[in-house]
Amino acid sequence: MEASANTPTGHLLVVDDDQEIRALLKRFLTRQGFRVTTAADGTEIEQILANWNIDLLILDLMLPGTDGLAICRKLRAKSSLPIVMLTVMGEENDRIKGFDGGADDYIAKPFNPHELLARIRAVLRRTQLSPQPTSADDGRVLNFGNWRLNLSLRRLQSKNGTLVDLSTSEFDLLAALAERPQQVLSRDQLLDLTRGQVEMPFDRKIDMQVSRLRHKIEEDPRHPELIQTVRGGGYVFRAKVERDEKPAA
Amino acid sequence: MEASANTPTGHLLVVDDDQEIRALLKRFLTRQGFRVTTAADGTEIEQILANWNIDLLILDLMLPGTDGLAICRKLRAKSSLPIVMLTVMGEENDRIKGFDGGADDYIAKPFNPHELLARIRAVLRRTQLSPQPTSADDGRVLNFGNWRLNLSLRRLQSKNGTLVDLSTSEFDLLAALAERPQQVLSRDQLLDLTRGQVEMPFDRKIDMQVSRLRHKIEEDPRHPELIQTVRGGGYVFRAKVERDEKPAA
DNA sequence: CCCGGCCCGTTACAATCGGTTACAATTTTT
DNA sequence: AAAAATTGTAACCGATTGTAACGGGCCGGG
Repeated sequence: MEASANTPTGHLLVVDDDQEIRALLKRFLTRQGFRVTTAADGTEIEQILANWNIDLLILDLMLPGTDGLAICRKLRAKSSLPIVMLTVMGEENDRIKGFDGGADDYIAKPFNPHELLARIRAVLRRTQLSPQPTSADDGRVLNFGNWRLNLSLRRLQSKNGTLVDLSTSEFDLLAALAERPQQVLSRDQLLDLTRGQVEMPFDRKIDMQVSRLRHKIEEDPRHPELIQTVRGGGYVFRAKVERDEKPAA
Repeated sequence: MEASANTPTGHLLVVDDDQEIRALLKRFLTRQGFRVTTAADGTEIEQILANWNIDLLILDLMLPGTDGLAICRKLRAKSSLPIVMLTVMGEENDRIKGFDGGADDYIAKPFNPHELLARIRAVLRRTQLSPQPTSADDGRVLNFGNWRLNLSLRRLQSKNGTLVDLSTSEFDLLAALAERPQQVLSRDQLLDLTRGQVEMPFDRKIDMQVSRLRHKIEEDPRHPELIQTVRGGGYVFRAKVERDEKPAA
């Protein structure tokens, strides 16, 4: 969803095996107004990307296990997530390799945090402005229960054909959930996915929205089958979801 | 679009790596009634040009990364965007190089802001008066839904042949949207794209125009499929757009 | 087994936003 | 200059979203 386009600052993912660098960057970038998630190696990246609405990835070239370059290539194969690579000082080769992997920018360690900041901002500006040529998820349709959710036309219709009127944020919420079936999503994650906000204490926006959405799509809103509550955890979309490529609507 | 020809003042893009100069120019030129966007280096220029209706580019000759001269040449290769180059005092060579790159004028740093202003005005006057030789995007046709939008003849016809009467600003709005499908455009951006104005608080011009346009092109204006609203964000053109080179109309 | 607290659903209401109507101002056409 | 078309403004209204508050269920501790 393009909701995060409105986000004043972004959500960054920092992947580096050095605990100290992770801590440093997290502190620094957080103070600059970014939201920062960190990971020590490549294993959790996909998981994190699936669950959070990451705007930019800061990736160390040298990583234990799968190395940064390979990760970069793999990600690039299927998404256009902006990537800034951290390389080691002076090795000219790395620069070239970094770009070969498809990174948007690179910076050599040790680096000046402010320079990193400038590069992050530049990359974000560049990528967020650029027109998205009919995105990959275009034309996708999600089928579940007896519903059919058209992600490109942004409409929901029951399988017997009747259209249901969803508001902007109801649609975004449903899409966020239905794209991640069987996965528990916290309120915080949902807020981030649907509009790039971070949850405030006692924030009940999502509860409210879930309630409203349930009344529109659940047969018996008292005993929801699609969107279920996980006490203390959040919500899960519990339905088999099948993806179409060719919208019928 | 000839919309910007009516614009009393213009929208300038200042590209200079010196933060102080950017700030100075922005303040000064804004006070003179221009709209000013700035960038620190060449990387973002294309994106900015794609998304805003820039009337004139003020470009520093010396830039980190791709240098100003190269940028100037590249831009000139595909558009006739007026360019004023900032060069360094006294280097006679730079003057020549600046003109070689195709700049419309140059001015040496340090400069008197009022002199810069005079040159900007002169260049704008000169270029806006000169007839635009059928620009490259001339003859383009956008196809979407069952419409065919001829950008050079400025007309809209349904695929079964009937012409629809669009007013000037309706056409501009539709063109602005349809040239950027799947991209959320704020009211501010739309206002700038269609006539180089900046949104005032509580400005509902665009809403009004969207409403009018919808009634002419949407099957059911209550449930628009082409121009959709993004609450708190603006509008998106949500339709697959295919470009023709040969107009049939 | 009862009590109090946390968590969540929901109702009620307030605030915001966007669509539209009606009309005024402006521009273009005739 | 008058008429027609276009565009801008204001106002109203409905839809959407946010906030507060009430109440019910679940859970651990007496």
